Amino acid sequence: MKLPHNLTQQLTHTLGLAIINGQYAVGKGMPSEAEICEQFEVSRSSTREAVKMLSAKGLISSRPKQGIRVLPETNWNMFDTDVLSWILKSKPSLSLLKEFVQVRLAMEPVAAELASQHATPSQLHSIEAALNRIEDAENGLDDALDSEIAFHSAILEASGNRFFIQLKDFINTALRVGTRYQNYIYENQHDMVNAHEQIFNNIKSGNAVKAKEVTTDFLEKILGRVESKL
Amino acid sequence: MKLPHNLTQQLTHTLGLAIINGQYAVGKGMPSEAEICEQFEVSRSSTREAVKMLSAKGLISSRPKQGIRVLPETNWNMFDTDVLSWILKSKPSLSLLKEFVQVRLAMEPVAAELASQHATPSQLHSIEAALNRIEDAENGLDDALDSEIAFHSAILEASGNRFFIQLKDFINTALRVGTRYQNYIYENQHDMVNAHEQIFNNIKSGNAVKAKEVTTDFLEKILGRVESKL
DNA sequence: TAATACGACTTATAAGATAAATTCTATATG
DNA sequence: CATATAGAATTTATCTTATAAGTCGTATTA
Repeated sequence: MKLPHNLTQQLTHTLGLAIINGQYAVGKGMPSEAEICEQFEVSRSSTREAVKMLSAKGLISSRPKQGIRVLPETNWNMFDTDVLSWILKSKPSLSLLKEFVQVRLAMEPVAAELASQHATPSQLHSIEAALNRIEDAENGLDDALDSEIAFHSAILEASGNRFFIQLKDFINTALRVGTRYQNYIYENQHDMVNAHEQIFNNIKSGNAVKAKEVTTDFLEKILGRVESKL
Repeated sequence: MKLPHNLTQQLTHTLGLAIINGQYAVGKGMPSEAEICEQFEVSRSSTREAVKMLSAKGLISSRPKQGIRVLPETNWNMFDTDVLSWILKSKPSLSLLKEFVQVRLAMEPVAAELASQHATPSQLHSIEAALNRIEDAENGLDDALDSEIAFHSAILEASGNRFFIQLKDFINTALRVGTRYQNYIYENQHDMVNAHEQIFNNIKSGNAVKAKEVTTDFLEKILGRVESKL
């Protein structure tokens, strides 16, 4: 297989995706440095740099004589942007979707709670703008998925906690995985829009308890629908 | 500065720690490849591999002519094991501790809920073993910090959700940051032990609602004590 | 003034050589 | 025969040098 420019990046993505796809056995099964060079027709420099990037993400280890081996899944940086994008490309399953929603159910209600306490006017405005886009999407004026991602990301941003903010990519991926099964997620579009309006209104009015509660209700409904399909 | 063996790894850690310490200005301020080679007396290969590892973790970007620049904090992989360890070494502040506890308050109650539903007998046993160590620690027979880390990690493991499992390093770091202020965390040791016993008992008996509730109570108490010191 | 071409600088890729670490094997020794 | 030790083979780690490609600034030119 021949790769164009940005060799290191391309090779990293190709190998990362292949690993997450399960194309190499855990504990062994990766080709050696030299074999990767041959197979993809790249220099050792590029190969080694790609290998370093993948080990930085916890996917592989590389030692003299042992070679390059795939690490067990518990070592993978599941919150890494690239790892998430490879998961999205390779493994969209309902049970994975359930795991995503479980994390959302843990994080997002607390994020909404924090946002209702700490959001700046500008951050509130971002949430509201995204809400308006969601409402427009109901009428087909805007993209439904993008606007929903913008809405939930804006809440995370307004939490003021850098760990929550870091989860924007995670939520992005979770929602995109969800679209693979979109017909299962929302009972009807109007309820969904309504839930988002409630979340925003409680954040805006600074009602932390209620903001957390309506976010929990919203996500529990989604989780219920995912579980009912398993 | 001269570095011994494992040059790439050492250089990665040295630079990663320096970046998180704020020794290089965001947006610029990193020395060029050639300067790093000189300063640390390593070859370009090792330098480039270290740079690749750091960009894989979202700390820096590297482009021709632009050089190596520190990325804004929102790009950092805050859930990466190495990044967390550098944070632990460099920035233990009360406001950071608060952010850690806020994440724990989001994740751990849900993890306990899931554990009470899905834990295998073997996983239950691990949680119980850690609890026993915590009880022993009260009498000075075991290390208090290690046993508490083991307890909370075992619950995450028992959640059966790979994202929660991935957070073990995070909890580990959160608890270690907490020890920098340990006197502020627990009102008294006995209450703490008691809370852990309640958490375990509810997980063991499969009482998901109560397991979530007592975990929330426990962490809210900790959060309250941290906030009272800010 | 604006568009283009050129030069300088920095990272990206390549290729070849040596060092270090680890595994396996064979040999020697009890 | 069992075991420990030495060494050979293999693979990654590091170093060096050379060339390519990309980016920015500048100067030249219309």
